[in-house]
Amino acid sequence: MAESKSPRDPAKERRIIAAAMHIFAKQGYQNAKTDDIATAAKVSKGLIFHYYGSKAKLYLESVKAAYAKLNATADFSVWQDAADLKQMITRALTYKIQLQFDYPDEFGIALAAYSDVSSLPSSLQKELTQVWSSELNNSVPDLTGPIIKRMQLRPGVKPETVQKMITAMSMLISEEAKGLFKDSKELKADAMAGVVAEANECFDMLEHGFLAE
Amino acid sequence: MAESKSPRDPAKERRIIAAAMHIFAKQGYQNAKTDDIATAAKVSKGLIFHYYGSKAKLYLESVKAAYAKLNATADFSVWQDAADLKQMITRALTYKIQLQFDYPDEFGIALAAYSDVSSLPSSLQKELTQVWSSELNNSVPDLTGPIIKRMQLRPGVKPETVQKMITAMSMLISEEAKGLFKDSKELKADAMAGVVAEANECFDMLEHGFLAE
Amino acid sequence: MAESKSPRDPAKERRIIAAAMHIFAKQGYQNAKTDDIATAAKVSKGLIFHYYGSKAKLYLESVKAAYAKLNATADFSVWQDAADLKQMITRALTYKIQLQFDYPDEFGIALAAYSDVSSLPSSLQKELTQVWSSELNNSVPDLTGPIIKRMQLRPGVKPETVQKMITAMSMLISEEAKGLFKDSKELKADAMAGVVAEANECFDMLEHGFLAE
Amino acid sequence: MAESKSPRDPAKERRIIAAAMHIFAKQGYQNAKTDDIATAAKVSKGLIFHYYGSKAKLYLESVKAAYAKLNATADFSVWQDAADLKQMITRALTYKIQLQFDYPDEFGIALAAYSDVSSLPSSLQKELTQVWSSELNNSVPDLTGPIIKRMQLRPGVKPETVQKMITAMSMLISEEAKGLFKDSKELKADAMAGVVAEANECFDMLEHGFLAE
DNA sequence: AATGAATGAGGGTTCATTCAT
DNA sequence: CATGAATGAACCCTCATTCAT
Repeated sequence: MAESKSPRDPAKERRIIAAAMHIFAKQGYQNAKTDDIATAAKVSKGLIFHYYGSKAKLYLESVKAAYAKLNATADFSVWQDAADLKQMITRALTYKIQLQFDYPDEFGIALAAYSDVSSLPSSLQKELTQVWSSELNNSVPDLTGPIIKRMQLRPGVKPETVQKMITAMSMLISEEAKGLFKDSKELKADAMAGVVAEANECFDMLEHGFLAE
Repeated sequence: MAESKSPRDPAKERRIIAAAMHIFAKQGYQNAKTDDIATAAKVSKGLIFHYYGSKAKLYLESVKAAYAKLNATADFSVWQDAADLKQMITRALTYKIQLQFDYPDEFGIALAAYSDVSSLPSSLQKELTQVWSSELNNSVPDLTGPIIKRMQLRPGVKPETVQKMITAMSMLISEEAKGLFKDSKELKADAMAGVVAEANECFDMLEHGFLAE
Repeated sequence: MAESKSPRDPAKERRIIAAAMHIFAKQGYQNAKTDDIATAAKVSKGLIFHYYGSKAKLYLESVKAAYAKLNATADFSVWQDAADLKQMITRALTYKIQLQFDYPDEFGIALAAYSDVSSLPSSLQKELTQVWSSELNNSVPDLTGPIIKRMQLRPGVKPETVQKMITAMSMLISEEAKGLFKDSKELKADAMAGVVAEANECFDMLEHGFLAE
Repeated sequence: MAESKSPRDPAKERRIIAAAMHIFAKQGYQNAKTDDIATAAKVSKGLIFHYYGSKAKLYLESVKAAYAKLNATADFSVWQDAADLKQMITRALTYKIQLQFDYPDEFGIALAAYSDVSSLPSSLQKELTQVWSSELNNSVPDLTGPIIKRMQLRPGVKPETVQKMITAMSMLISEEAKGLFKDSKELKADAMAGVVAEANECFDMLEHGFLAE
């Protein structure tokens, strides 16, 4: 998988990818200038092309690297052995938000890649799609499935529906949480607490419904 | 607010906006070429700049026009007087999906505008954000609020939380529905039925929870 | 054959091709800069790409134009009705040298195209070859053939051989003549006379051989 | 004249020049990449610049080396003592074609250098011209001159004219012969025989003329 | 001496924008 | 008002050359 054509300087590689992720995430593919990336990476423009061949390939590598970083960092065991669903989701959310705060560029480019597809050169679109499908299949374990199986579901409720709703809810909360650290340089505990409280509320509703009786 | 500098040909204006919406929606801001828009609108490239001043402003106008069109078309009364929440949501979803099918460009650019922000020239970003905030505040009436107020909520459940969950659920279903008419030229009744059934399932879960007891 | 995509300004077209022929002829394909051509043609660089799409296509058009100009200018009748071979060749040479003096760029790029093939982008090579084959077949009439047929050839001498030798001789003389007007701004009559005298000598040898007896 | 700055590895020098000749001959000056030459020579790119200073100078050295090789290899005595002109020319042609087959790169770059002049950096052009003039004056002995002197020329025929025509004829034949071994890996005897026969025909015509009587 | 990673000036090409008509 | 030919700044990419090791 590694193209060991030429011994690359790992430090520079890292700087390039970091700079690329940052700039691609902030400006989008087209607005990002290779010049800026090179400058930000403290590397000559030529080197980027030596290493990655083209802007498009650099983008692809950046996305891959972002996914790889997130996957490598994510320690699913943290919440995998949660006692119940509520606890698991609380932990997962906390963890994810922390991750999103610690690795804003990785999250940024991963998201951008997902929403930018249509504005990308068509050559990129194909390959990017492949990246996703392999990522989704290989790396994210099914966390909720096992737990849901252990639960007593109300008759007529399909486990898949439950799972889908939980996923949707998680996304919703995450999206809301994003606004919390747009500007702040540190993740405040009380802000987090609010998010978690909200998540619990939502989750509670999912479990017991919002109707009285 | 009205720039009545020069009498514009309304037919051409309409063609330009229609073409712009279509192309911006399909290709994204950067990939859309003014040449293509002019050709599609059967108008000279120069006229576009006479009317809108710049590509960025044309984009903004297109987004605004899309929102305006959707808002003008949406007949909220259709479901506003629904008997219960379930019925209302069913109607709303059906209606929305129909709308999304009838006005793909308007929906397309509205969505694109939302996800493309970062890839837009920074001058656009500010103005686009303003468009959204004014749209959201002014045009979409609070449909669920009144109905929710009439319902017996389980103690401890906040109406806002319910509303939020319903919104999230709607988005989730809509997103899934999108795939249905990617290729098809007509909206099939049975496909719609499937979506509605799913919506009901989700909604049922929201009402009564997924846990037995 | 004409790509009437857009109404082009013929004057600019002419200037561009003239500048291109001049610069391509003098500097070769790779050393020629589109910037220089644009400047020489008093035209923006963008226009060249509007008109010709790429440097490679501009080169191709320049070569074609050179051939077209030469063919259109060449009045083969001038020597076609010569009394004998000697007279015809004298006239032809005079004419060709005059042409080469009057249209140095056309000759230059036509020759350059022939010898530069290997240093051209391979995409160009194919198309250039096609230009030649169509040029050679269509435009240059067989001038010597008819005259040779009227002559009494020595037994054992094939007409093709005679023709080939005449062609070779013509090229030899032309090549020598080239040096005559490298620097001079006008074609001197006495220089021409020398060339013609030499041609006659060579031709006389071809007719009668150089051996005594 | 000798740049004995640093002791060079003769084997590497040889490989570099061989690779350079090959690649320059096949691709032309501009299309030849120093990277390719270094790779082909199994030498680092840096070494090429250590040894030759620049691509241009390497080209010059390659051309010089090609001429030197050809001159060193050519054994003029083989045909110098031919009985008559016809025999000499037959031998010379055979020999030349054999040489051209055995040293395709040397011939290739020598020819390329001649036709590429205009596409070379102007700094090269001057020096390259000097190489030629010195080559032509020093190395190729006057082979035909002595023999022509021994012959009985027809009154009014100048020896120089004869010599010029013979040279032209030789070039013509050589040019034709080139096509013979474009693809073949070995020089076929019968192909050679055809070329020689043709040469004899031409030569016969030069001696006795093509006119009857 | 020899390497090859790194550089960066330079060139072809694109496309929003202008302006003469 | 409307046109679309013309512009030229900006960008991606190439590759000869350098230099630290």
